[in-house]
Amino acid sequence: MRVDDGGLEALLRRVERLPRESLAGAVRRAIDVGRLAHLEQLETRILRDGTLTTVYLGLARPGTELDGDWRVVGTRTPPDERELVAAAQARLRAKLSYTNLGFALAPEVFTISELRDVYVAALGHDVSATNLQRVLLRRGALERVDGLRAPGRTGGRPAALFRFASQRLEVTDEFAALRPPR
Amino acid sequence: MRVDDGGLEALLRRVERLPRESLAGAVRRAIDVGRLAHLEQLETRILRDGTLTTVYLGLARPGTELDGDWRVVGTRTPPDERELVAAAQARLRAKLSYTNLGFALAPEVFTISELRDVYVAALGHDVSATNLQRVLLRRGALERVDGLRAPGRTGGRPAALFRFASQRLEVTDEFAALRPPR
DNA sequence: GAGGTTTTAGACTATGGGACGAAAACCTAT
DNA sequence: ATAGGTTTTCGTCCCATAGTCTAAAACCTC
Repeated sequence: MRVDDGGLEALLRRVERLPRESLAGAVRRAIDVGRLAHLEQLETRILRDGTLTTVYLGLARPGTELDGDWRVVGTRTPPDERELVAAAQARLRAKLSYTNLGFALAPEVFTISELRDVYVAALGHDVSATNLQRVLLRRGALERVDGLRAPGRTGGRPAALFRFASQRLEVTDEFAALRPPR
Repeated sequence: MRVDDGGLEALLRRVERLPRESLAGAVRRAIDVGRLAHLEQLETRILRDGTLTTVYLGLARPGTELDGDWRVVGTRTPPDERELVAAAQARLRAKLSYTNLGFALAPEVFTISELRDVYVAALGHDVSATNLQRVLLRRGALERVDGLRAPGRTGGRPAALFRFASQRLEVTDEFAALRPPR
């Protein structure tokens, strides 16, 4: 999945596993994994056509070039595949709030407003830019980058630039209740 | 897994899937699923012996009778299987803090102290009984049951009885940051 | 009845995060 | 250049969740 044109776009691709090949190996063989900012395994089930299928979720940054074997998920996608995509979306949305997973959907360097747009597209609802900044900064997920982004045609204060401190999935432990007493 | 003798005990079992059988169907055929209070799918991978394996995590209440085909995980368990068990434990511990998953490890009716013991065994660290009660009550996960438990040999105030309001997995949505603004 | 034990309830505090508004820094138009 | 509009940024206030602590309640045994 990736954020594109202000929305969350889902792309599907089927990979056959060769004999004696690992699951991750099959994915790496068929897909240029280096272009994906994040990859994780989801559910395994038997689709309606009888194939034993393990679903992976990959996230790509905006503007990433992907080769042409991907099918964009739309109204013509079969129901069982759309079900899987919906589950993947739900998982992505949940993780966005308690992990740094935004790094995989955002450009490498961005302003808070641009990051906000990414979260709005992925979450499907409005997000406060100031809260987003404070939450992610407090967690140490974001860090400043030197320089400012010049304002656009309509004017406005130049925006500071940020990037994610880590490019790997990290879970915020602060949302966990029932911590051990001191 | 289940809580037993103040510790978290892990039991393993292997199930072969028959041709044209669903994954969940294979599990139901081989295991008396009704005795498990919770069952969820975990990771799929290829074990060292080359078998494509989908791991399920089942939780049983204390005192549940299980038939004899289970292998207790211990020091003689192969490393790749122990790895899976460790991942399952980590997942269980994380979910205990933001879901009502305790229902699957605790007896149907219990005192707060007994519930505390279950959480201590599962989480591996101390838990404050008063916090546990307040957190789960506020979430609506617990509800009172009529009656009191008589104190034991050493005396003490009789304890109120509780049960989980739901016997199905429910996720607390309050831990989610970046909620939509009103 | 005194002393010990367990449970329960309440007050206090710390922290994460939502809501809001003002100031800063830029643009365009007059 | 000066006024007005825009976007970004910062700070303050407030609320909800949850950790800490203490005292009271209700039982036991001696």
